[in-house]
This record gives sequence, C-alpha cells and structure tokens, in this order.
Amino acid sequence: MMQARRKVRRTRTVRDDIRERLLDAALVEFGAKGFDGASTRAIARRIGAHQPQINYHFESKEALWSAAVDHLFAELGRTMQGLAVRVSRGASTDVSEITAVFAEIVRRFVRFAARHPELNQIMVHEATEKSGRLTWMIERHVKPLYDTVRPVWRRLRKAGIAAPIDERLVHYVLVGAASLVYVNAPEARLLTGIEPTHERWVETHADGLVAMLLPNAPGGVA
Amino acid sequence: MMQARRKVRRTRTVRDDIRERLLDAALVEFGAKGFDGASTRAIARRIGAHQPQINYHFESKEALWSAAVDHLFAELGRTMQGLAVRVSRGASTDVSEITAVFAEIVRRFVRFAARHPELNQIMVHEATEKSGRLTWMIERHVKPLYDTVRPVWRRLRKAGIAAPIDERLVHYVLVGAASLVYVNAPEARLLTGIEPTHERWVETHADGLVAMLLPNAPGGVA
DNA sequence: GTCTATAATTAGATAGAC
DNA sequence: GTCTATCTAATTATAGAC
Repeated sequence: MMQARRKVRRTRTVRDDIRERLLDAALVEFGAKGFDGASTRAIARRIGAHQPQINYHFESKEALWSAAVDHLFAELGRTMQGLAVRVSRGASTDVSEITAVFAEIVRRFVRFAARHPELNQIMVHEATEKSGRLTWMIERHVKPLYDTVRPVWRRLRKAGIAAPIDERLVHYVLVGAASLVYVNAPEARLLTGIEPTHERWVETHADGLVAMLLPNAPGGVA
Repeated sequence: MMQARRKVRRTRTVRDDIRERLLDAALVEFGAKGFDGASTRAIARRIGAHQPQINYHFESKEALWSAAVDHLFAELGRTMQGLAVRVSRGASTDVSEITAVFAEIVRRFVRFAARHPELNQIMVHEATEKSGRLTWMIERHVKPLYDTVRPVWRRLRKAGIAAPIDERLVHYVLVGAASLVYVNAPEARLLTGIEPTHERWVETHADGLVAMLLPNAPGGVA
C-alpha cells in the first residue's frame, strides 16, 4: 500500500513535469507560427519527446493549445496580482491612487509582454479570424482584463489626466503600443538595431507609454 | 497580324484580371490565417477558380504571397503620396509644418489600416519568427517607412511637441496603437460591441492618436 | 508512459487532355 | 488558360508492442 502510494506520487510528478515542458514548448511554437502553422511534431521535438506523447498527455492539438493559453494567462494574473482587486472593489476613490494603479498596470504589462511575447503573439494570430478558439479566449481571459481597464480609464479621463482616447478603444491602443515591439521582436531587432527585450529598453518603453497615456498626471508618474 | 495583336491584348487583359483577383483573395486568406495556415485551394475557391491556376499565374505559393504583399504596399504608398517627399527633402524646416505632416501621416495610416487590415495582419503573422519572407518584407517595404518616420519624430521630440517616446520605439508604438483594433477586428467586435471600422470610429481613433502622440502641438492639430 | 508503425487527411505542385 | 487527376510530402491521431 505504501509502495503503491509512493509509485503514484512519483509518476504524477514525472507526468506533471513533461506536461509543463510540453506547454512551454507549445507556447513558443504557437506564438511563432500560429495554431495551424505549428506542428505537434515540432513541439515534441523541442523537448526531445515524440509526437504521440502529445496525444497521450493531452486530448488533442487543440486541447494542448487551450492548456498552454490557460497556463500563460495564469502567469499574467499572478503578475498583475493586487492591482485588479484594489480597483474593482472601488476601494480607492482617490484619483492619484487610481493614477498610480493604472501606471503600475501599464508597467507590469509591458514587462510581461517583453518576457512572454507568446501571449500577445497568440492573441494576434487568433484574433485575425473568427473561430471557436477566439471566442473561448476572449470570454475566458481577455474580457476580464478589458472590463478591468475600461472603468479605470473612464475615471482618469473624467479627471482630465488621461490622453483623449475613447474608453472602448484604449484597450487596443494600450495593448498594441505596449506589445507590438515584442510580438514582432524578430523584426524589431533587424529594423532598429537594438535588443528591445533588454531591461533598459523595456523600462524606457514602459516609462514612455505611461507618460504618453497620462500626460496630465499631477507631478508626473515617475 | 492585326488579329494576332488584338488577341494578345485581350488575353493579357483577362490574365491581369484573374491575377488581380487572386492577389486580393490571397491577401484576405494570408491575413486571416498566416502563410502556413492559408491554403492555395481556399484562395482559389474564394474567386471560383481552381487551385492549379495559382501555380499557372504565379510561380509558387510564396511568389503569390510576395506579389500580394507588393500589391498592398503599393496601395499604401499611393495613400501616403505627397507626404514622404515633403519631409525627406527637408524642404519644410518649419516645425508647425512638420507637425502637420506627421499628423496627416498618422491619420492616413489609421484609415488605411482600417480599410486594409490585411497589411498589418500579414506583418504580425510574419514578424513573429525570422524567415526569408520577413527579411524580404522588412528591407523592401518596412524599412523605408521606418526611416521616414524616425527623423520626423526626432525633430518633433526636440521641439517639445511629441510624447516622450524614444525614436527607435515610436514606430512600434504608432503601428501597434493604430492598427491592432483593425488587425484584431473580429475580436474587437465581440469585446467592445462597436464596429471599429465604421468611419466615425476610425476618425475618433485617428484624432485620439494624434492628440496622444503630439500632446504639446501649439493650438492642437484638429 | 514511451516508442514504432501506420491510418486518414490535406497540403502544394505537376502532367496532360481540352 | 482551364480543369481533372495525381504525385509527393506533411499533417494529427491512433494501435499496439514494450
């Protein structure tokens, strides 16, 4: 009995390990080539596994995709920890508080986009066409973020602090401006000659976005 | 002899017509699914043609892709007509002139992105991974645009008119902020409930971006 | 759980009749 | 120029030995 329990625990650990590694490999491939362009063989090869192992550990290519996306959005959620709560509860009516929270959202999002370009890569790959994967991803992951940022932006606009971007469009202005240089990092390296994911450039980028989005923040947001 | 000439001219017209229609169909497919995800069968079916006709009119799937991209960037070039010239010649040293030119570049780019989302869709699909297609597209089409905007931005920055975005990053801030809502229009429709390509929203978007990018333009840029 | 073999589709490209 | 038939290669998924 004890031996059985030990065995179960060990195999579970091993399986979780290969599952995790497959998820990471899948994110890179899906991000670089899109769902159709990515091949399960290439994903498996990336970690030295064989293609049928994907169908063993996941129900299908699509199930692998969903699990990988869940995995990454969970990481984004952890990155944003503490911010969404304070805003959505309406506990902070102070405008300067909201300003600081929004600036911190932008900074953390920029850093996350630089470290995990796969997330925004997958989003642009998927969102160019209606599909089951797209609606699933919107409802489950994107809409909560959109619904969090929009009311914050509305208050900053009313306070005269934010740039004159409509609250329905600001999500795309922010995400697009923040992430494109990382989504298209292979292009950006060739075009600009810099390494955009270098910490120095990431902070420069985040600072610039915050200042641009909140031009009238009292005393700046540095 | 006369008959031969007439015949040549007629067939050439027909061929140009189907070539053009294949290019348009290809842009939609490549934009929606990426190079690997798009199938030549689906492209041909879109105009009621058969798949082998693509290999008759074009050398290969990749040649079709290149021709389609050339086709679309030529259209972008016509859209920007008059602007690049005035700036690159340095004929306008007046800062208010440069400000107006930059604002017009932004507005025309936003309108183009709304009417032809395929261009930026193809760019994000390709630029997520190094490839021959990517370097070809950068050198031939993207670099000239980057090299045009960058010095303009530098002058606007020095004049204190532009938002504090580094001149090496502004290309991605501008393109990302301007195009994402159209690149991901299928998502944006579901998420925002608006039709972002409607003229009213396009102009709202363009106005917002200009104001955000040039917060200190004397007297505004309306 | 892993690995080989393979089934079932689908892809881009080509040959040849018309 | 068009259209049918087909070739070769690559895909996801499954079966079954180990």
